[in-house]
Amino acid sequence: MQLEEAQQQFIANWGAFGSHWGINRTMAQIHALLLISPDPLNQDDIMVKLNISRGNVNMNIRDLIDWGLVNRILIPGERKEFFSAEKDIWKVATQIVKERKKRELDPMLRLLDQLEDVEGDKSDKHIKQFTETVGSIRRFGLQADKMLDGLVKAEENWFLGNLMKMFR
Amino acid sequence: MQLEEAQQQFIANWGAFGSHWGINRTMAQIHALLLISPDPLNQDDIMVKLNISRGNVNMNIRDLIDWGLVNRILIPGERKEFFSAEKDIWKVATQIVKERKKRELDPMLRLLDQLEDVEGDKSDKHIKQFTETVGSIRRFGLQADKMLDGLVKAEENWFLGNLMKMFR
DNA sequence: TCAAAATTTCACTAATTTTTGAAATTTCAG
DNA sequence: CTGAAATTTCAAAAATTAGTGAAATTTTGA
Repeated sequence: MQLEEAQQQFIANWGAFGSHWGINRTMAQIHALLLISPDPLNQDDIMVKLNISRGNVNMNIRDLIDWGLVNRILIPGERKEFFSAEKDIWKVATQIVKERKKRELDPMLRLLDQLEDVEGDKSDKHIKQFTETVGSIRRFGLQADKMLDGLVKAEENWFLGNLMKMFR
Repeated sequence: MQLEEAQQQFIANWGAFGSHWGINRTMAQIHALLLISPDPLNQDDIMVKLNISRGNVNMNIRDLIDWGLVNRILIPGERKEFFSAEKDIWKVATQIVKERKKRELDPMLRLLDQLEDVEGDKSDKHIKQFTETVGSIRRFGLQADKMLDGLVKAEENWFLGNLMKMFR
């Protein structure tokens, strides 16, 4: 396969993949483009390569930076800002885990905590089923939370980090 | 908090939560409703409780069944079909992992496998970066694949299954 | 300080996804 | 069999989400 075609395929599919994960298609495509670019790109490069508007590039780049997946790069002598993606996939993964945990899991756990104690007759089957379901989801969530914390810590920890490199 | 209010909160938030995970809001809400219902419900029950149309209930229930999260229940003497959700959260989680792996991860790995060998000068930096990125994502994906297989197996395996129960 | 270049914002438009509801089909008790 | 009840389908409508592009703002080199 030719490089050009392979690149297109990668970008298109990474976009579709991302959209299953709550990331919008264009954001994932910009991310894909930056992942396979050896050098940083500026907004115009991205506009041209993906054929999207300036505003669109700007907004999605900003989101990618908020997610911690892309960095602004200052190139001496250049007026424009350049952007480059974190290339270490393990870092990318832990970064995504960290953000989603913060944005989704943590708030959900806080809610479940509140919902677990409803008023009323504990032997009523509706109350019983409700507290049982909420309780078991909450316990499951707390486990997951711990596990993910461990995963993120592993990346930040030098020794474990090096151990993990074996799997990359 | 009163049961009614807690139930509404749970359903609404489970719906929002689901929508971050590629599951549509209504499907997640139906799932939530069934999770907290002590007895199976029929399509009319769901229509009324969530205030949505018959067609919508029907389609989303069918999807939930495809995902293996909900079962059809035949109640003797009843003409209508009833539905009930798998209540064991660990089973729910492994079921979701299994399905998403099949629908998303596996096809992505197959694609990356094809993309890894592009034609051309291996010392060109664009080719270099492309194969490096694709290769590292692929290796990462293979690891994840193995890990998730292990997770699903653990549920299906009696001994590990029991071990895992300690975490529920 | 000035003005050209670069970046950001945002009202509007486009595209996509979800929901409805009525018609078509299937099921089943009598 | 028959026909009423239940389920399924699907074209159209509604709702949601994403993208555009021009105007507003900010930055920077001279």
